[in-house]
Amino acid sequence: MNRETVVTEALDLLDEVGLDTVSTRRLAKRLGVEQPSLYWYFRTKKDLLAAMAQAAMAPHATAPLPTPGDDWREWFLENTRSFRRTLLLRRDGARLHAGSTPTGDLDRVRHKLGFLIASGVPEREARMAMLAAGRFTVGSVLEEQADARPDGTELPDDVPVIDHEPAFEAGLTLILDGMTHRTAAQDTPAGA
Amino acid sequence: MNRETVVTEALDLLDEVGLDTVSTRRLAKRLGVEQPSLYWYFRTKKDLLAAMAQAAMAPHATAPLPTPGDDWREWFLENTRSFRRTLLLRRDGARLHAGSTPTGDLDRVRHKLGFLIASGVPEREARMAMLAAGRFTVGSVLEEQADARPDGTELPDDVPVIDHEPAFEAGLTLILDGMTHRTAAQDTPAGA
DNA sequence: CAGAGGAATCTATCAGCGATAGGTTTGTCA
DNA sequence: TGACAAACCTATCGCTGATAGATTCCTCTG
Repeated sequence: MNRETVVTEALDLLDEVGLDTVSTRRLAKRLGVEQPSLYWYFRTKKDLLAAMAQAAMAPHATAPLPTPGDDWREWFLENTRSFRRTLLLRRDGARLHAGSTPTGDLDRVRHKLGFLIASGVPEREARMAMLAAGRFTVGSVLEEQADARPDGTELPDDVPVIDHEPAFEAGLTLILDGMTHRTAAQDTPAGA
Repeated sequence: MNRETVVTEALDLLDEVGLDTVSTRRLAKRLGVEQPSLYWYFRTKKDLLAAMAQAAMAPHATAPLPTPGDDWREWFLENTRSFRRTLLLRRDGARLHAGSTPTGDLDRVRHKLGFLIASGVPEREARMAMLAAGRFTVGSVLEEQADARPDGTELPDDVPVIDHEPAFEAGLTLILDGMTHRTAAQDTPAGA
Protein backbone atom coordinates (compact mmCIF):
# COMPACT_ATOMS: atom_id res chain seq x y z
CA MET A 1 0.00 0.00 0.00
CA ASN A 2 1.08 3.56 -0.68
CA ARG A 3 -0.33 7.02 -1.13
CA GLU A 4 -1.19 6.36 -4.74
CA THR A 5 -3.23 3.22 -4.13
CA VAL A 6 -5.01 4.92 -1.27
CA VAL A 7 -5.99 7.80 -3.53
CA THR A 8 -7.03 5.48 -6.34
CA GLU A 9 -9.21 3.40 -4.07
CA ALA A 10 -10.60 6.55 -2.45
CA LEU A 11 -11.69 7.85 -5.86
CA ASP A 12 -13.39 4.57 -6.67
CA LEU A 13 -15.16 4.72 -3.33
CA LEU A 14 -16.18 8.27 -4.14
CA ASP A 15 -17.81 7.12 -7.36
CA GLU A 16 -19.71 4.42 -5.52
CA VAL A 17 -21.04 6.26 -2.49
CA GLY A 18 -20.70 10.01 -3.14
CA LEU A 19 -18.60 12.60 -1.38
CA ASP A 20 -20.75 12.89 1.75
CA THR A 21 -20.44 9.17 2.42
CA VAL A 22 -16.70 8.84 1.91
CA SER A 23 -15.35 8.18 5.39
CA THR A 24 -11.95 7.07 6.54
CA ARG A 25 -13.49 3.87 7.92
CA ARG A 26 -15.20 2.92 4.66
CA LEU A 27 -11.98 3.60 2.79
CA ALA A 28 -9.95 1.58 5.30
CA LYS A 29 -12.32 -1.38 5.06
CA ARG A 30 -12.03 -1.26 1.28
CA LEU A 31 -8.24 -1.32 1.61
CA GLY A 32 -8.35 -4.22 4.07
CA VAL A 33 -6.85 -2.13 6.80
CA GLU A 34 -7.83 -0.47 10.07
CA GLN A 35 -8.95 3.14 10.00
CA PRO A 36 -6.05 4.80 11.85
CA SER A 37 -3.59 3.30 9.36
CA LEU A 38 -4.66 5.85 6.79
CA TYR A 39 -3.13 8.54 8.96
CA TRP A 40 0.24 7.13 8.15
CA TYR A 41 -0.22 8.41 4.60
CA PHE A 42 -2.26 11.56 5.21
CA ARG A 43 -2.08 13.90 8.15
CA THR A 44 -5.77 14.78 7.89
CA LYS A 45 -8.78 13.85 5.83
CA LYS A 46 -8.55 17.24 4.11
CA ASP A 47 -5.10 16.29 2.87
CA LEU A 48 -6.52 13.08 1.48
CA LEU A 49 -9.33 14.96 -0.25
CA ALA A 50 -6.81 17.40 -1.71
CA ALA A 51 -4.77 14.52 -3.12
CA MET A 52 -7.96 13.01 -4.51
CA ALA A 53 -8.92 16.32 -6.11
CA GLN A 54 -5.53 16.63 -7.74
CA ALA A 55 -5.57 13.04 -9.00
CA ALA A 56 -9.09 13.46 -10.32
CA MET A 57 -7.93 16.35 -12.45
CA ALA A 58 -5.25 14.28 -14.16
CA PRO A 59 -7.11 13.87 -17.48
CA HIS A 60 -7.30 17.61 -17.90
CA ALA A 61 -3.88 18.27 -16.37
CA THR A 62 -2.14 15.94 -18.83
CA ALA A 63 -4.03 16.93 -21.96
CA PRO A 64 -1.88 18.26 -24.81
CA LEU A 65 -0.98 21.93 -24.67
CA PRO A 66 -1.78 24.24 -27.58
CA THR A 67 0.84 24.70 -30.29
CA PRO A 68 1.50 27.93 -32.18
CA GLY A 69 -0.43 26.96 -35.29
CA ASP A 70 -3.68 26.22 -33.48
CA ASP A 71 -6.82 28.31 -33.85
CA TRP A 72 -7.08 30.05 -30.51
CA ARG A 73 -10.87 30.13 -30.51
CA GLU A 74 -11.21 26.43 -31.18
CA TRP A 75 -8.53 25.70 -28.59
CA PHE A 76 -10.24 27.86 -25.96
CA LEU A 77 -13.50 26.02 -26.46
CA GLU A 78 -11.88 22.60 -26.34
CA ASN A 79 -9.78 23.45 -23.29
CA THR A 80 -12.83 24.54 -21.33
CA ARG A 81 -14.74 21.47 -22.45
CA SER A 82 -11.87 19.29 -21.32
CA PHE A 83 -12.04 20.88 -17.88
CA ARG A 84 -15.77 20.24 -17.71
CA ARG A 85 -15.46 16.65 -18.92
CA THR A 86 -12.85 15.96 -16.27
CA LEU A 87 -15.01 17.38 -13.50
CA LEU A 88 -17.90 15.23 -14.71
CA LEU A 89 -15.77 12.07 -14.74
CA ARG A 90 -16.06 11.63 -10.97
CA ARG A 91 -19.15 11.70 -8.82
CA ASP A 92 -19.29 15.09 -7.05
CA GLY A 93 -16.21 16.02 -9.05
CA ALA A 94 -16.97 19.73 -8.91
CA ARG A 95 -17.52 19.76 -5.16
CA LEU A 96 -14.34 17.81 -4.67
CA HIS A 97 -12.46 20.27 -6.85
CA ALA A 98 -13.98 23.39 -5.33
CA GLY A 99 -13.42 22.14 -1.81
CA SER A 100 -9.66 21.89 -2.01
CA THR A 101 -6.97 24.52 -2.36
CA PRO A 102 -5.81 24.82 -5.99
CA THR A 103 -2.26 23.47 -6.50
CA GLY A 104 -2.79 24.19 -10.20
CA ASP A 105 0.11 23.65 -12.53
CA LEU A 106 1.43 27.17 -12.93
CA ASP A 107 3.60 26.33 -15.92
CA ARG A 108 0.69 24.93 -17.88
CA VAL A 109 -1.37 28.02 -17.16
CA ARG A 110 1.48 30.22 -18.26
CA HIS A 111 1.84 28.26 -21.49
CA LYS A 112 -1.85 28.58 -22.27
CA LEU A 113 -1.79 32.28 -21.52
CA GLY A 114 1.26 32.73 -23.69
CA PHE A 115 -0.46 30.91 -26.53
CA LEU A 116 -3.49 33.19 -26.38
CA ILE A 117 -1.32 36.29 -26.24
CA ALA A 118 0.77 35.08 -29.17
CA SER A 119 -2.51 34.58 -31.02
CA GLY A 120 -3.34 38.24 -30.64
CA VAL A 121 -5.45 38.26 -27.51
CA PRO A 122 -4.51 41.09 -25.16
CA GLU A 123 -2.92 39.75 -21.99
CA ARG A 124 -5.50 41.07 -19.59
CA GLU A 125 -8.28 39.79 -21.83
CA ALA A 126 -6.71 36.35 -22.01
CA ARG A 127 -6.20 36.15 -18.27
CA MET A 128 -9.72 37.25 -17.43
CA ALA A 129 -11.33 34.97 -19.99
CA MET A 130 -9.45 31.90 -18.74
CA LEU A 131 -10.47 32.73 -15.20
CA ALA A 132 -14.08 33.41 -16.16
CA ALA A 133 -14.37 30.22 -18.19
CA GLY A 134 -12.98 28.19 -15.31
CA ARG A 135 -15.34 29.67 -12.79
CA PHE A 136 -18.30 29.37 -15.08
CA THR A 137 -17.42 25.72 -15.63
CA VAL A 138 -17.11 24.94 -11.94
CA GLY A 139 -20.41 26.67 -11.26
CA SER A 140 -22.08 24.78 -14.07
CA VAL A 141 -20.86 21.32 -13.14
CA LEU A 142 -21.61 22.00 -9.50
CA GLU A 143 -25.26 22.53 -10.34
CA GLU A 144 -25.32 19.73 -12.86
CA GLN A 145 -24.05 17.22 -10.32
CA ALA A 146 -26.27 18.59 -7.56
CA ASP A 147 -29.18 18.19 -9.94
CA ALA A 148 -28.44 14.53 -10.47
CA ARG A 149 -28.62 13.46 -6.83
CA PRO A 150 -30.13 9.99 -6.88
CA ASP A 151 -31.39 10.19 -3.30
CA GLY A 152 -35.04 10.66 -4.15
CA THR A 153 -34.84 14.42 -3.61
CA GLU A 154 -37.59 15.42 -5.98
CA LEU A 155 -37.98 18.97 -7.18
CA PRO A 156 -41.33 20.76 -7.35
CA ASP A 157 -43.48 20.01 -10.38
CA ASP A 158 -43.05 23.27 -12.26
CA VAL A 159 -39.51 22.19 -12.99
CA PRO A 160 -37.53 24.38 -15.32
CA VAL A 161 -35.61 21.23 -16.19
CA ILE A 162 -32.29 22.16 -17.71
CA ASP A 163 -30.39 20.34 -20.42
CA HIS A 164 -26.93 20.89 -19.04
CA GLU A 165 -24.71 20.34 -22.03
CA PRO A 166 -26.38 22.89 -24.31
CA ALA A 167 -26.60 25.33 -21.40
CA PHE A 168 -22.87 24.95 -20.85
CA GLU A 169 -22.10 25.37 -24.55
CA ALA A 170 -24.29 28.47 -24.71
CA GLY A 171 -22.54 30.08 -21.75
CA LEU A 172 -19.16 29.16 -23.12
CA THR A 173 -20.08 30.69 -26.47
CA LEU A 174 -21.10 33.88 -24.71
CA ILE A 175 -17.70 34.15 -23.07
CA LEU A 176 -15.84 33.41 -26.29
CA ASP A 177 -17.95 35.90 -28.24
CA GLY A 178 -17.32 38.51 -25.57
CA MET A 179 -13.63 37.80 -25.94
CA THR A 180 -13.78 38.00 -29.69
CA HIS A 181 -15.65 41.28 -29.34
CA ARG A 182 -12.68 42.77 -27.53
CA THR A 183 -10.07 41.12 -29.68
CA ALA A 184 -11.59 41.88 -33.07
CA ALA A 185 -9.55 45.02 -33.57
CA GLN A 186 -6.35 42.99 -33.23
CA ASP A 187 -6.80 40.04 -35.55
CA THR A 188 -9.36 41.49 -37.95
CA PRO A 189 -7.91 44.77 -39.18
CA ALA A 190 -10.51 47.39 -40.05
CA GLY A 191 -11.85 47.00 -43.56
CA ALA A 192 -10.81 43.37 -43.93
CA MET B 1 -38.47 30.91 19.87
CA ASN B 2 -39.59 30.08 16.34
CA ARG B 3 -38.19 29.03 12.99
CA GLU B 4 -37.32 32.58 12.10
CA THR B 5 -35.24 33.30 15.19
CA VAL B 6 -33.50 29.97 14.81
CA VAL B 7 -32.55 30.82 11.24
CA THR B 8 -31.47 34.32 12.18
CA GLU B 9 -29.27 33.09 14.98
CA ALA B 10 -27.93 30.31 12.79
CA LEU B 11 -26.84 32.85 10.20
CA ASP B 12 -25.10 34.93 12.84
CA LEU B 13 -23.36 31.80 14.06
CA LEU B 14 -22.36 31.06 10.49
CA ASP B 15 -20.72 34.46 10.20
CA GLU B 16 -18.80 33.85 13.39
CA VAL B 17 -17.50 30.33 12.97
CA GLY B 18 -17.89 29.39 9.28
CA LEU B 19 -20.01 26.72 7.67
CA ASP B 20 -17.88 23.75 8.70
CA THR B 21 -18.17 24.66 12.36
CA VAL B 22 -21.90 25.31 12.45
CA SER B 23 -23.28 22.43 14.50
CA THR B 24 -26.67 21.89 16.03
CA ARG B 25 -25.07 21.90 19.48
CA ARG B 26 -23.36 25.24 19.00
CA LEU B 27 -26.54 26.72 17.64
CA ALA B 28 -28.57 25.30 20.53
CA LYS B 29 -26.17 26.71 23.10
CA ARG B 30 -26.41 30.11 21.45
CA LEU B 31 -30.20 29.91 21.66
CA GLY B 32 -30.07 28.88 25.32
CA VAL B 33 -31.62 25.54 24.57
CA GLU B 34 -30.67 21.87 24.39
CA GLN B 35 -29.61 20.41 21.07
CA PRO B 36 -32.54 18.07 20.35
CA SER B 37 -34.98 20.98 20.71
CA LEU B 38 -33.93 22.24 17.32
CA TYR B 39 -35.51 19.19 15.79
CA TRP B 40 -38.89 20.56 16.80
CA TYR B 41 -38.39 23.25 14.14
CA PHE B 42 -36.41 21.37 11.51
CA ARG B 43 -36.65 17.73 10.57
CA THR B 44 -32.96 17.53 9.62
CA LYS B 45 -29.92 19.77 9.57
CA LYS B 46 -30.19 19.91 5.80
CA ASP B 47 -33.61 21.49 6.16
CA LEU B 48 -32.13 24.06 8.49
CA LEU B 49 -29.32 24.81 6.05
CA ALA B 50 -31.85 25.17 3.24
CA ALA B 51 -33.84 27.68 5.30
CA MET B 52 -30.61 29.52 6.07
CA ALA B 53 -29.69 29.59 2.40
CA GLN B 54 -33.05 30.97 1.44
CA ALA B 55 -32.98 33.61 4.19
CA ALA B 56 -29.45 34.60 3.25
CA MET B 57 -30.62 35.34 -0.28
CA ALA B 58 -33.28 37.77 0.90
CA PRO B 59 -31.42 40.94 -0.11
CA HIS B 60 -31.23 39.76 -3.69
CA ALA B 61 -34.65 38.12 -3.65
CA THR B 62 -36.39 41.31 -2.55
CA ALA B 63 -34.49 43.75 -4.75
CA PRO B 64 -36.65 45.79 -7.15
CA LEU B 65 -37.54 44.14 -10.42
CA PRO B 66 -36.74 45.81 -13.73
CA THR B 67 -39.33 48.08 -15.28
CA PRO B 68 -40.01 48.45 -19.01
CA GLY B 69 -38.10 51.70 -19.44
CA ASP B 70 -34.84 50.35 -17.99
CA ASP B 71 -31.71 49.82 -20.05
CA TRP B 72 -31.43 46.04 -20.23
CA ARG B 73 -27.66 46.02 -20.31
CA GLU B 74 -27.33 48.17 -17.23
CA TRP B 75 -29.98 46.12 -15.49
CA PHE B 76 -28.30 42.84 -16.36
CA LEU B 77 -25.02 44.03 -14.88
CA GLU B 78 -26.65 45.35 -11.73
CA ASN B 79 -28.74 42.22 -11.25
CA THR B 80 -25.71 39.98 -11.42
CA ARG B 81 -23.79 42.27 -9.09
CA SER B 82 -26.66 42.17 -6.63
CA PHE B 83 -26.50 38.37 -6.66
CA ARG B 84 -22.77 38.48 -6.00
CA ARG B 85 -23.07 41.05 -3.23
CA THR B 86 -25.70 38.94 -1.51
CA LEU B 87 -23.53 35.83 -1.66
CA LEU B 88 -20.65 37.81 -0.20
CA LEU B 89 -22.75 39.16 2.67
CA ARG B 90 -22.47 35.91 4.62
CA ARG B 91 -19.40 33.88 5.41
CA ASP B 92 -19.30 30.87 3.08
CA GLY B 93 -22.38 32.32 1.41
CA ALA B 94 -21.62 30.66 -1.91
CA ARG B 95 -21.10 27.24 -0.39
CA LEU B 96 -24.28 27.61 1.61
CA HIS B 97 -26.15 28.59 -1.53
CA ALA B 98 -24.66 25.89 -3.74
CA GLY B 99 -25.23 23.21 -1.15
CA SER B 100 -28.99 23.54 -0.99
CA THR B 101 -31.67 22.79 -3.53
CA PRO B 102 -32.81 25.94 -5.29
CA THR B 103 -36.34 27.01 -4.28
CA GLY B 104 -35.78 30.06 -6.44
CA ASP B 105 -38.68 32.41 -6.94
CA LEU B 106 -39.99 31.28 -10.32
CA ASP B 107 -42.16 34.35 -10.81
CA ARG B 108 -39.24 36.72 -10.35
CA VAL B 109 -37.17 34.76 -12.85
CA ARG B 110 -40.03 34.86 -15.32
CA HIS B 111 -40.38 38.58 -14.87
CA LYS B 112 -36.69 39.17 -15.49
CA LEU B 113 -36.75 36.95 -18.55
CA GLY B 114 -39.81 38.76 -19.86
CA PHE B 115 -38.07 42.07 -19.38
CA LEU B 116 -35.04 40.98 -21.39
CA ILE B 117 -37.23 39.58 -24.15
CA ALA B 118 -39.30 42.76 -24.28
CA SER B 119 -36.02 44.64 -24.58
CA GLY B 120 -35.21 42.78 -27.77
CA VAL B 121 -33.08 39.91 -26.47
CA PRO B 122 -34.02 36.60 -28.07
CA GLU B 123 -35.63 34.27 -25.53
CA ARG B 124 -33.05 31.54 -25.73
CA GLU B 125 -30.28 34.09 -25.52
CA ALA B 126 -31.83 35.69 -22.45
CA ARG B 127 -32.35 32.38 -20.71
CA MET B 128 -28.83 31.15 -21.38
CA ALA B 129 -27.22 34.43 -20.36
CA MET B 130 -29.10 34.57 -17.05
CA LEU B 131 -28.08 31.01 -16.35
CA ALA B 132 -24.47 31.59 -17.35
CA ALA B 133 -24.17 34.75 -15.29
CA GLY B 134 -25.58 32.97 -12.26
CA ARG B 135 -23.21 30.08 -12.55
CA PHE B 136 -20.24 32.29 -13.22
CA THR B 137 -21.13 34.29 -10.14
CA VAL B 138 -21.46 31.26 -7.89
CA GLY B 139 -18.17 29.91 -9.19
CA SER B 140 -16.47 33.26 -8.63
CA VAL B 141 -17.71 33.85 -5.09
CA LEU B 142 -16.97 30.24 -4.21
CA GLU B 143 -13.30 30.78 -5.05
CA GLU B 144 -13.24 34.24 -3.53
CA GLN B 145 -14.50 32.97 -0.19
CA ALA B 146 -12.31 29.88 -0.31
CA ASP B 147 -9.40 32.21 -0.94
CA ALA B 148 -10.14 34.21 2.19
CA ARG B 149 -9.94 31.36 4.69
CA PRO B 150 -8.43 32.85 7.81
CA ASP B 151 -7.18 29.52 9.13
CA GLY B 152 -3.55 30.11 8.34
CA THR B 153 -3.73 28.09 5.12
CA GLU B 154 -0.95 29.80 3.25
CA LEU B 155 -0.55 29.45 -0.46
CA PRO B 156 2.80 28.87 -2.20
CA ASP B 157 4.95 31.93 -2.75
CA ASP B 158 4.55 32.31 -6.50
CA VAL B 159 1.05 33.52 -5.80
CA PRO B 160 -1.01 34.52 -8.77
CA VAL B 161 -2.94 36.65 -6.27
CA ILE B 162 -6.26 37.64 -7.75
CA ASP B 163 -8.17 40.85 -7.20
CA HIS B 164 -11.63 39.36 -7.12
CA GLU B 165 -13.82 42.33 -7.86
CA PRO B 166 -12.15 43.36 -11.14
CA ALA B 167 -11.95 39.69 -12.15
CA PHE B 168 -15.67 39.34 -11.58
CA GLU B 169 -16.42 42.54 -13.49
CA ALA B 170 -14.26 41.40 -16.38
CA GLY B 171 -16.02 38.04 -16.61
CA LEU B 172 -19.39 39.68 -16.35
CA THR B 173 -18.45 42.08 -19.13
CA LEU B 174 -17.43 39.15 -21.31
CA ILE B 175 -20.84 37.56 -20.88
CA LEU B 176 -22.68 40.79 -21.53
CA ASP B 177 -20.59 41.52 -24.60
CA GLY B 178 -21.22 38.02 -25.87
CA MET B 179 -24.92 38.66 -25.41
CA THR B 180 -24.73 42.00 -27.14
CA HIS B 181 -22.88 40.33 -29.97
CA ARG B 182 -25.89 38.10 -30.57
CA THR B 183 -28.48 40.77 -29.94
CA ALA B 184 -26.95 43.57 -31.94
CA ALA B 185 -29.06 42.85 -35.05
CA GLN B 186 -32.21 43.45 -33.04
CA ASP B 187 -31.70 46.72 -31.28
CA THR B 188 -29.05 48.33 -33.43
CA PRO B 189 -30.39 48.25 -36.99
CA ALA B 190 -27.71 48.01 -39.65
CA GLY B 191 -26.28 51.35 -40.61
CA ALA B 192 -27.40 53.14 -37.50
C1' DC C 1 23.82 -14.41 12.53
C1' DA C 2 22.20 -10.80 15.98
C1' DG C 3 20.05 -6.98 16.78
C1' DA C 4 19.08 -2.00 15.80
C1' DG C 5 15.87 0.84 13.83
C1' DG C 6 12.56 2.59 10.98
C1' DA C 7 8.35 1.66 8.25
C1' DA C 8 3.79 0.15 8.54
C1' DT C 9 0.09 -1.33 10.90
C1' DC C 10 -2.48 -2.49 15.06
C1' DT C 11 -5.69 -1.78 19.46
C1' DA C 12 -7.94 1.33 22.31
C1' DT C 13 -9.97 5.47 23.02
C1' DC C 14 -11.50 10.39 22.65
C1' DA C 15 -14.59 14.26 21.76
C1' DG C 16 -17.85 15.79 18.69
C1' DC C 17 -21.52 15.07 15.40
C1' DG C 18 -26.67 14.35 13.66
C1' DA C 19 -30.54 12.03 15.07
C1' DT C 20 -34.27 9.39 17.78
C1' DA C 21 -37.15 7.86 21.80
C1' DG C 22 -39.74 9.12 25.14
C1' DG C 23 -40.71 11.85 29.33
C1' DT C 24 -41.88 16.69 31.42
C1' DT C 25 -43.38 21.29 31.56
C1' DT C 26 -46.36 25.03 30.11
C1' DG C 27 -50.05 27.60 28.14
C1' DT C 28 -54.73 27.66 26.26
C1' DC C 29 -59.27 26.65 25.75
C1' DA C 30 -63.66 23.97 26.71
C1' DT D 1 -60.62 21.66 36.21
C1' DG D 2 -59.02 18.78 33.12
C1' DA D 3 -57.67 17.72 28.26
C1' DC D 4 -54.48 18.49 24.89
C1' DA D 5 -50.96 20.06 22.11
C1' DA D 6 -46.86 22.90 21.72
C1' DA D 7 -42.30 23.33 23.33
C1' DC D 8 -38.66 21.70 25.57
C1' DC D 9 -36.08 18.21 28.36
C1' DT D 10 -32.83 13.87 29.45
C1' DA D 11 -30.67 9.97 27.83
C1' DT D 12 -28.72 7.53 24.35
C1' DC D 13 -27.40 5.68 19.68
C1' DG D 14 -24.22 5.00 15.87
C1' DC D 15 -21.02 7.30 13.29
C1' DT D 16 -17.18 10.44 12.43
C1' DG D 17 -12.13 12.33 12.34
C1' DA D 18 -8.27 12.05 15.11
C1' DT D 19 -4.53 10.75 18.70
C1' DA D 20 -1.62 7.74 21.78
C1' DG D 21 1.00 4.20 22.09
C1' DA D 22 2.06 -0.80 21.41
C1' DT D 23 3.41 -4.24 17.93
C1' DT D 24 4.86 -6.47 13.74
C1' DC D 25 7.75 -6.70 9.85
C1' DC D 26 11.66 -5.77 6.87
C1' DT D 27 16.16 -4.31 5.95
C1' DC D 28 20.58 -3.07 6.74
C1' DT D 29 24.71 -3.27 9.60
C1' DG D 30 28.24 -4.93 12.72
